[in-house]
Amino acid sequence: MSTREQLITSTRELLWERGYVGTSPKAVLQRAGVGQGSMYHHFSGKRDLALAAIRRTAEELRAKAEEQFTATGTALERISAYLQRERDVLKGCPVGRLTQDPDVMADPALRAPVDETFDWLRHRLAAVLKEGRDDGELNAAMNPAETASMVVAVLQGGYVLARAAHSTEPFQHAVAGVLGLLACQATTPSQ
Amino acid sequence: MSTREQLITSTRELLWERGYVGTSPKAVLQRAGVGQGSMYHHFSGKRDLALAAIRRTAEELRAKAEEQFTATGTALERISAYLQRERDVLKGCPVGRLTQDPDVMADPALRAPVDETFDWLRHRLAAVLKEGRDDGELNAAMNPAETASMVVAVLQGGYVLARAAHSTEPFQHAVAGVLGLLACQATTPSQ
DNA sequence: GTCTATATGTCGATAGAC
DNA sequence: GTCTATCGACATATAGAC
Repeated sequence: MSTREQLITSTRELLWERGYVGTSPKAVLQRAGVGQGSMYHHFSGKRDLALAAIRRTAEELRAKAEEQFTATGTALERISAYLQRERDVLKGCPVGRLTQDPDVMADPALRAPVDETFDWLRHRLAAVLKEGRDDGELNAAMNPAETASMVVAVLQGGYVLARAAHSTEPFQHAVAGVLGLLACQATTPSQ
Repeated sequence: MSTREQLITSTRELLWERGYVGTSPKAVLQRAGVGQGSMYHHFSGKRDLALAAIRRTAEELRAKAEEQFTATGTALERISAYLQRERDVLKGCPVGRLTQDPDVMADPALRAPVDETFDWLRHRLAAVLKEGRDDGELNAAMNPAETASMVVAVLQGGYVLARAAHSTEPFQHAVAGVLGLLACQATTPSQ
C-alpha cells in the first residue's frame, strides 16, 4: 500500500475510534508508520486528510449496503438481511459517529459525505419498501419514506445502546423489535 | 447560583456541545466566568467535574422521561407523547452523545450513568408496553423488551439522522414511522 | 518523497499569593 | 475560596536537510 493510502487507512481507523477532535496528526503518523513530512506532502493538513478518509469510508458503506439491497429475495428479506448482516456493533457506525463531532458538522465539506450517505440510505431503503408495497408484499398503508427513516434510525440508535451497555444485546433487541413490527406489515404471512 | 453549580452547568453545556474529549477546563472556566483555582478547589480535575456533570444530566433525563411514562392515557398514548415531546433535535441527546466519547466509555465511573440511564429507559418503556399488552390494548405477540429497545433506538438514531442532515425532518419521519407500526399493534383501531 | 528539527499555541494540573 | 503564575506535555504546522 502506498504511503498516501496508508495515511488514509490509519486516519479512517482513528476517526472511527476517537472521532475528529480526538485524532491528532501525530497519532495518525505513528499508526501509519511514516514521518510527519509525508503527511504534509500528500495532504495540506489534518482537515484535508480527514476529508479524504471520510469520503472513502462513506463510499465503502454505501457500496456494502447496496450489496444487500440488490440481492435476491423479497423486500422484507433484503431489509432483514441488511439489518442482520455481520457488524462490529460495539465499534458503532463509522459514518454515524461523525455526527457527534462538532468540528465535522460545522465544516460543510466534512459534513457533506455524512449527509449524502444517510440521505442515500434513506432513499434507497424507501425504494425497496415501496417496491414491496407496490408488489402487494407489504401493507398498502405503510409509508415508505417514514419507515425507511425509522429503519436507519434503529440501526444508528442500536449502536448507541450497545456502546452504552458494552453489550450487543440492546442492538439485537432493537433489530428484532423492528423486524417483528415489519413482519406485521406483510400481507402474506412470512412463514 | 454557587460557583460550584455554575461550573457543573457550564460543563454540562460543553459536554453536550463538544463531548468530553473536545471540552477543556479552560473553556469551562471561561463559560462559567471563574478562575482556574475555583475549579481545582471544588473538583479534583476535569474527570471529577465531568462525573458530576454527567450524573446530573442523567438524573434530569430520567426525571423528564418518567413524567411522560406516568401521565394519564393508554400505553400507546404515553409512548406517543414521549416520542413527540418537544426536543432540541439538532443538539441531540446529552446522554447518548457520550457513547461516542472513547474516554468516557473507557472509564467505568463516567460510563455508569450513561449505561444506567439507557438500561432504565428500556426497562421502563418495556413495562409500559407490557402493561398495554396485558390490558389487551396491544397485540399479545408483541415483545415488550424488544419493542422498548427499538423505541429508544429510534430516538437515538433519529438524532443522528437529524444532525447529519442539519434538519429535523428525518427525526420526525423516524418517529412517525415507528408510531405508524406501533398503531398496527393496537387490538382496537386507534382512530 | 520522506525525514528530523523547530515554532507557537493549548491541555490539564500545580503552586502559592490574597 | 478565588485568583494569577507557571509547568511539562502534546497539538498542529513550517522549515529545510537528504
